[in-house]
Amino acid sequence: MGYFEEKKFKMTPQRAAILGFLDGNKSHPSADDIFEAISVEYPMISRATVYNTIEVLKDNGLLWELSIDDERKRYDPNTNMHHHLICTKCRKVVDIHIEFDLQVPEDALGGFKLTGRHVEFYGLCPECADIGDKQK
Amino acid sequence: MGYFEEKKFKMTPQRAAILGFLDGNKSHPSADDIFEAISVEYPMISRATVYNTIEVLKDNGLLWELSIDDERKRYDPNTNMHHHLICTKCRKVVDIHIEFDLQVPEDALGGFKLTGRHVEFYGLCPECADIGDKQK
DNA sequence: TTCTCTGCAAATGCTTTGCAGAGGC
DNA sequence: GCCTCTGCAAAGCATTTGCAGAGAA
Repeated sequence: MGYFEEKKFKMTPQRAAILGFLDGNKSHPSADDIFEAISVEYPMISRATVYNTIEVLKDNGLLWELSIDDERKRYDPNTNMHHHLICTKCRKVVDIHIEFDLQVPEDALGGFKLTGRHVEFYGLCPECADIGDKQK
Repeated sequence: MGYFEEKKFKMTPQRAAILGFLDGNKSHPSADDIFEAISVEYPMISRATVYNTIEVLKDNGLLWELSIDDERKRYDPNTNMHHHLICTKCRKVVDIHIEFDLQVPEDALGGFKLTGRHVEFYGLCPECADIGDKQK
């Protein structure tokens, strides 16, 4: 992400560490996952800084906030159009890069102006499905 | 909902009020919306009872918990397959009863066993779009 | 030097939990 | 009468905020 070089945001070691952790990350981490990961290198980092950086990235379209976990917000540094496959047991999230044809007739929109779309597939990941099988 | 007559759950005035409020409700209320609505008739009801009842309904498939609002969980008593149109400004949620063809090739599933799907459309409702226009 | 960013700690808001008494069945 | 449900109050988490000092530009 060469974003911070172009715009007027201060690059700090903490932010660099967060960007490094997020770059190419496909684990859809929560704020606390990010905090824990960065804490390994920067034990003094605070959650406020993590939330602060997330906010800046979100505002500039570099990070998506996902509402796919009931318990906490999850973040996705992949901001290209894609969808998600979610394990309902362990909450693992996998990207699905497929374009679906989702036409909605005008009269079903009730006057809404569409700006985006997102498909969530629910299921059991291989690991969780295995555990379920063994318990039978 | 004739559910409680068939199963072994105690029907209480509070639960009856909650069921009555939810029956046919298309507003996708939060737990607190339900609490506020019931409070009009039953000022003494507690949030714990609302959450408790929501839990029972969820466990028995009579209520869907929606993760479509960053700030709070929302609930939907319509458990027939449908999708949602969400206003990103005021968080209004409208049902979309359209069946989409969402085929996912086996190799994109990574071994997941699919159990469900849900399409979220984001946009601006007529009211919020109007406000946006006027501010220009 | 300037002004944003950081870390700490407290506050906030939603949701959960413990518990004793109330009340369906 | 039994046992679940209710209301209250406190606890639990994720997230936000206030503020003084640190540090990037």
